[in-house]
Amino acid sequence: MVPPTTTTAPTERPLRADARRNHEKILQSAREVFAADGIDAQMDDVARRAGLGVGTLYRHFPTKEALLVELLRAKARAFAANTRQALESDAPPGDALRAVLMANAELMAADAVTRQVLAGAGRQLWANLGADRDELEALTADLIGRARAAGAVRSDLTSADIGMVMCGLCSSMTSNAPGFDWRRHLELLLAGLQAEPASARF
Amino acid sequence: MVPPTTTTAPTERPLRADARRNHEKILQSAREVFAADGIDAQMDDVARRAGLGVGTLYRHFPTKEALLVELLRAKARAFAANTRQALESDAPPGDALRAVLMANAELMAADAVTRQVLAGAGRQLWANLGADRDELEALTADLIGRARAAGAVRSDLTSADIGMVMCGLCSSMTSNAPGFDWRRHLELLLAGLQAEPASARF
Amino acid sequence: MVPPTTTTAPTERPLRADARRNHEKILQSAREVFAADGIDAQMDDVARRAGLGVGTLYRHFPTKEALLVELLRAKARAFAANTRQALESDAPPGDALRAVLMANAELMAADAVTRQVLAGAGRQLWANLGADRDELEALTADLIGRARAAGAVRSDLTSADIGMVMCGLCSSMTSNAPGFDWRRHLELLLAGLQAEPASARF
Amino acid sequence: MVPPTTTTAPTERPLRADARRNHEKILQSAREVFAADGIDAQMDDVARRAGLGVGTLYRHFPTKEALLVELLRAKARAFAANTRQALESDAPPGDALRAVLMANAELMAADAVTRQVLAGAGRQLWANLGADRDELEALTADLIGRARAAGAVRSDLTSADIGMVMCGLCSSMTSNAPGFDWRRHLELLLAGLQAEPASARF
DNA sequence: AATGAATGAGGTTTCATTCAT
DNA sequence: AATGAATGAAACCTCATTCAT
Repeated sequence: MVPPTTTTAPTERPLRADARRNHEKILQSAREVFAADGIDAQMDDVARRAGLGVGTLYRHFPTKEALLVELLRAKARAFAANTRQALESDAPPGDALRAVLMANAELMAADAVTRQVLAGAGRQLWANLGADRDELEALTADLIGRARAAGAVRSDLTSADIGMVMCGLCSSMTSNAPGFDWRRHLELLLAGLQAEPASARF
Repeated sequence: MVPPTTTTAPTERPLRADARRNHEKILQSAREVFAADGIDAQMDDVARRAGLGVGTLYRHFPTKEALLVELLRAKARAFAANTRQALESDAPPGDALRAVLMANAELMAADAVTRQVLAGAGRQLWANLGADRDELEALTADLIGRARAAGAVRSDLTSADIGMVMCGLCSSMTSNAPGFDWRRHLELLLAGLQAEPASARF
Repeated sequence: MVPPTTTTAPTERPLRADARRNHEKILQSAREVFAADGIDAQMDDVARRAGLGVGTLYRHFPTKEALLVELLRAKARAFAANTRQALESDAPPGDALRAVLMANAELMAADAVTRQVLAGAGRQLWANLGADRDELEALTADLIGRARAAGAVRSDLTSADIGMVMCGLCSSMTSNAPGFDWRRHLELLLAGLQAEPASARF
Repeated sequence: MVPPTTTTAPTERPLRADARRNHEKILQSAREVFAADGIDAQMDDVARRAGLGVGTLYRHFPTKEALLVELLRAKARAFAANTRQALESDAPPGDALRAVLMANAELMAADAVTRQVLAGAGRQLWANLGADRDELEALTADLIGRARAAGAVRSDLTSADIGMVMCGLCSSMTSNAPGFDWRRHLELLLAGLQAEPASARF
């Protein structure tokens, strides 16, 4: 039942050239279709857009869930890449954190599946990401630590806090309710991260 | 066209005693089943748990959507009741606002459907609540206005802002990710609402 | 299975006054509802229009079919009444026949159930009418006989022929196809009934 | 937009051999099941008789209506083929018309769905046949024109007239009432088409 | 006797997954 | 290895009829 780690394990026998090409076509198609239609997109649509038969799709990914996990894994790596870049920059930690959150928010906004999963539907998918998720969290914790040390954020802030508020941001992205604007939402969140809890004398 | 404020308007012919009992059984069953299985729960399951035939369900609610709307409407009214109570209290507006958000968060935490809907899935359901939703928003706007006047929250805060962040809160409630805790999430949000934007010098 | 002959048997215990009133209300309502919606009209609609509960309706007619049979029986009697009237008139038999067919066609045109049943859907209902149907046929045969004797119609014409072509007329009444006009259809039929078969040298 | 004259246009990618076989099996099964149970026959029954899953049915025909339309389209093409053949024959137009109507009547008699649809139930299905229906009508109009020119039919006869009386014929085919015989019915109709209206001095 | 709430089998359609070609 | 046709378990909803009130 455990999907093969084809994509991540470089030690596995390499796929034939055409198989690798199909693998890429499937991922590209899946990104587009799932980004547009969300988690309920159909496997047939993914296959059609890839110009392949469903059977081929299932040869590369044993279940729809496996394909979704792969997409989410890529997203987690992208989040991590942004974070790593911030860690390597010379910007003040507070600015770096802010930049990371805005960049990652843009990634979320562009992908319906990520939004749905982070907003709660299919949460176990995200939990199953394993190493990629762990690395994202470690990098985030690192960045938070520096920001805390620099006094740029409240001193009790954790990486789980960041996860929570960023997940919450998804709902504003998905909704088209009047007055809803995720950039505004993010601005409010950032304000909350910064404020010292002591001053939170509501 | 405007739906009655209570499910069975006192002016309408009251349901027979057994029918009213069944109506309650259905709502109770629906709350439980939808809370467990989410918005994709099946009507047959709702009926079975209520100990009734599906036909009875459909006599009381013409479609699945109508049943969901009724559940959401009840929730919107409960939110509004909390808000109204806060407006009528003598507490300082900032404290009142904080109390309302905490109370409403508790209501959200108790109901999976509300969370799913507010988090984005089936957003149009919430939009279709009509008068009940409008009243909630009006009351919220009123409360925000007082809190702003009292200087308890940032001066540019709107009721849509409140809607956004509260919707975002749902994702923490649905998730069981390690470190996720919606009360903590709410605390961070409250801090953000309070801070003056000018000071948001991240 | 055979419906009680309540309506037709004058020897049965007479219904209480209010029951008889309800019986009439049901028939009136059924006439209207079935005439409009056809054989698929719903029992609930009949009851509602009668201002009664479905239960009451089922007390008077054990099944939907029994109610339909009653309506059709009335229609058969109306057809028969027109025919009897023609037989008693002084008009030439050919004119009388023509007048009967036109009058009965008007009755058919006004009632969707009759049209549907005669056009084929639920044919066994018409077959179950028993005595009323037999009488209509006998009267028709009588009229045909006179018309044949008068040389007004082809000499081999039978009452079954009349039944067939009149049933066929229903399809033009139900259809709204362009160019379809049941009065035109009837005109063509009448021409066919009149022509001597010998001359049918197409 | 114009549907191909044959079900699988030669320009479209041909179906796989097994798919084509199944397509035929479905159509054959549908013909039989609908012929037996009429328009209310169930898709499950069609699938079962074809020895296939329902899903396969729906792969070949997206809705029940689409399947019915296909059956009717085939029938309309068969009607048209008979008419075209008559137009190309050397027979006198009157005889040709008579032959066409008899041949088409035989086709109608063999198919319950066609009869039900033409008799009025589901008339909009026939209207939706599009080009195939239009062609049938054009061919019929052509034939009528020749028959009129030859003086074989009444001078005001139209193709809509033919449609009306042929549709009416269906009711005799569906009925098993004593004395009902659609060949006799057709004979009466033909007599009516021939007679000059002036002589219709009933 | 009247009411109308309750019943539940049954109808069409969808879509992740399998498997013959 | 690739294809895409086939599968069939659900899912929502209807309506003639029954039966508790």
